[in-house]
Amino acid sequence: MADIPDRRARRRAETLEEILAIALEVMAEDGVAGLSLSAVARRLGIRPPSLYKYFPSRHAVYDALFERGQRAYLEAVQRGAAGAEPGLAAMAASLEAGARWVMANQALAQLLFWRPVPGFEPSERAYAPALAVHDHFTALTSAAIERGELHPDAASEEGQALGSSLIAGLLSQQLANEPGAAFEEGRFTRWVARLPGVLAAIYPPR
Amino acid sequence: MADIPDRRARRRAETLEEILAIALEVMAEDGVAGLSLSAVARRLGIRPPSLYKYFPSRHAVYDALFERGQRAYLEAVQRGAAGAEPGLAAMAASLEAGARWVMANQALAQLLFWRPVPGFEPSERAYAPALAVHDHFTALTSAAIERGELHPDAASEEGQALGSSLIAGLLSQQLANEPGAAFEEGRFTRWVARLPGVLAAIYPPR
DNA sequence: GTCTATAGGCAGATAGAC
DNA sequence: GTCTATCTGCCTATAGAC
Repeated sequence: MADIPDRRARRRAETLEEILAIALEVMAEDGVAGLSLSAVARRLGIRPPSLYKYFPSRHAVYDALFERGQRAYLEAVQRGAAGAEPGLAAMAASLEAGARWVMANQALAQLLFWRPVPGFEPSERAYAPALAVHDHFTALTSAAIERGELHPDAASEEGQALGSSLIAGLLSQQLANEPGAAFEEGRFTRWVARLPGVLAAIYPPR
Repeated sequence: MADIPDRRARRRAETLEEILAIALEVMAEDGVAGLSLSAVARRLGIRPPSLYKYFPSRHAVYDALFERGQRAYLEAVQRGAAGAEPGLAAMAASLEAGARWVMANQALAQLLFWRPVPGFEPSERAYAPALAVHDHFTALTSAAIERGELHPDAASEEGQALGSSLIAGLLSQQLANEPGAAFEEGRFTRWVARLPGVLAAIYPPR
C-alpha cells in the first residue's frame, strides 16, 4: 500500500499543473492583472473554494507561475548558448532563444519582466532563477571581451544596463505592436539576431 | 445674463479636469487597469452615479486621458527640439524631453505606450497626436541624414524600429526597476542623452 | 447636478458538512 | 477534496426624486 500516497501525490501534482495552465489562459485573455481564481475554477469544472486546497491565495498562484516562468526562461537562454562558442556567437544564440521564449509565453513574460500586478512581489525562492540569468549573460559578456570581440567597458554596469534595455525594448515594442507576428517576420524581433553586432558597434574592441 | 452659461461651462470644465487628475492618482496607486470610477468619486467627495454626468463610462475616462496624454507628450517632444539645430542635436534634446515627460507621468505613459487595459482601444481622435509624434521624429532623422550625421539607412523602416526600441527599452527598464530615481541618476535614463551617439555608431555616415 | 435606491454582477476567502 | 452556504466587499451602470 506504499504506492497509494504516491498516486495521490501524482494526481495532486497534475491538478496543480492544470490550474497553472488554465491561469495562463485566463491571463492571456483578460490581462495578467485580470487573473481571477473564480474564472480558473469555472474552466477547471470545480467550485472556487476547492481551489484553496491547492493554493492558499491568488498571490500564491502568481508566485508559482513566477517561479516556473523564471526557471523555464533560464533554461531557454542556457540551452540557446549551449551549442555555440562562448562569446558573441553564444550571446546571439542565447538572446534569440530567450526572445523566442518570450514571444511564445507572452502573458508569463509580462508577469516576469514588467510586473503588471500591483501589490505582487515574488518570493525570494521564486526570484532566484532571475539571478542565474543575470550571471549567465555576465559570463557571456566577459567571454566576448576576453576573445577581443567587445571593449572591456561592455561589462560595466552601464554596459549591462544598455544591453538589457536593447533586448527589452525590442521585445516590448514587438509585444505592444505586433504580438501575433512570427519571430522571423516581426519588425522588432528581426533585430534580435543583430544585437551582438549592435553591441560591438557601441563597444568596439581595442 | 449671457455669462451665466459661460460660468457653468467653466465650472463643468474644472470638474472634468479634476476627475481626470484624480483618475491619474488612482491609476498610479492601483495600476492603470485598476482604475475604478467609484474610487474617483470617493476622492472627489461625490457619489459614483454623479460621475456619469461627466463621463458616460469608464472607457470614456480612459479615452479622455489617452487624448490629453498624447497631446502633452507631443508638445513635450516638440518643445524639446525647438531650441536646438535640426539634426542629431535636436533629436537628442527631443528624446530627452520626451523621456523626462514619461518619467514624470508614469501612469499616463503606461496607458499611452504599453496598452495595459484589456479591451480598451483609443478612439481615432484620441490617437491622432501619436501620428504627429511619429512624423516629428521622422523629420529629425531626415535632417540628421541631410547634415551627414547619420547613414541614410537610419530612415528605413528597420532603422525607425530600432530607434523606437532603444528609447522604449531604456524607459521600460527604468520604470520597472527604478521608477523613483531622478532622471540624471537613473541607471537607464542616464543613457538617453547618449542615444544619438549610439544611433550614429550603428548607422555611421558615409 | 446632486442624491438615494437598486439592479446585477463580480471577486477573494472561510466554515463546516460529506 | 469536493461541495454548499455564506461573509464581505467591490464594481459599473441606470432610474428617478429633488
